[in-house]
Amino acid sequence: MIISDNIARMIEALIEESGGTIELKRNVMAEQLGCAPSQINYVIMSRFTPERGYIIESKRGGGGYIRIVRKALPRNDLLVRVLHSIGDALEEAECASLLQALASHDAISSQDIALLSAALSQASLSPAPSRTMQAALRASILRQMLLTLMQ
Amino acid sequence: MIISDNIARMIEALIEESGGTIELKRNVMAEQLGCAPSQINYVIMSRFTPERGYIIESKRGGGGYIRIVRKALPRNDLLVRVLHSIGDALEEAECASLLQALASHDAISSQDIALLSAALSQASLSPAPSRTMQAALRASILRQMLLTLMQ
DNA sequence: TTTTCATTGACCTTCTTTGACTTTGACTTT
DNA sequence: AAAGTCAAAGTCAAAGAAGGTCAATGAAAA
Repeated sequence: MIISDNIARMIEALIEESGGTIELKRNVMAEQLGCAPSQINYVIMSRFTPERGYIIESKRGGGGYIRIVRKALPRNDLLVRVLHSIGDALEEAECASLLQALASHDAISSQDIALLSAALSQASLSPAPSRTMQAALRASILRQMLLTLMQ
Repeated sequence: MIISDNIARMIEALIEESGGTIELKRNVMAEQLGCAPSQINYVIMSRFTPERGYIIESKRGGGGYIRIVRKALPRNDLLVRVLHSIGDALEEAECASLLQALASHDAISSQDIALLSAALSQASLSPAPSRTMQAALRASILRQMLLTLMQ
């Protein structure tokens, strides 16, 4: 019922104690807490998201692990606002004007703007068949890239 | 207790100490580390790849050896080569190792690497339904971004 | 009551480890 | 020389060890 909260609290405690980075063994932790291993994934996915300042890496196979890194997010108002204004889809025109806004406020270096435009360009997204899917990808990719720039 | 990581660390240390080139006896090393000889091959294949800047030569038979050379490649060379090696599709694993190569040769700044990985990540591409289409997008996006970086 | 959150388990993918079998090279014997 | 011997290293497939995904179900909240 509140297993997830317990897991989350445990992870938070570990991160706190370790000063920002932990590496956990999924199966071991699930065993300790008496829950399904996949629930660890659920908790991480729902609570330790990049939006909240966490970076997740993992490795499968023998000696596998899940690494959680807490990063202090510097507050960048414009970036945050733009991030929130991105929905599930982004048409090319709207995308262009967002980038324009970021550029003109010097929120992002011009080289980074160039990289963003390249990634979001028609040329890049052409493998996606429909306009709809391209718009969805544009939103998704821009979100991830902006999150990265906030770190 | 990941033997492979130990082997890798040992090899790295030897390379470091020797200044770039080592010659090891596979069976001897396996004996020292208490592992199967073929595991040395596995470690070399999975971690000391040409993409990460290593060259492997070996000789069988009496007096055989495995030679590992760390080579620093000029950066533009590398960029061009990576560009060429991108086909119509790029799986996540291969993509990661390309980025790894670019990073480890300082061909691209670490922030740019972060942007690239963000754009090419699973999270970014998840709106594309099939693995196949994701791979196509990865190839296409990476190509555009690298072209931008070369300007 | 509809919608969202939590939980689980079956199945998937990736990484590691091992060993049986193969290939190669140097040296010895015919 | 040619053939034989032995000491390496190479290959590959199978088994083991993790973590990831997803859809179904149950519980709580709106």
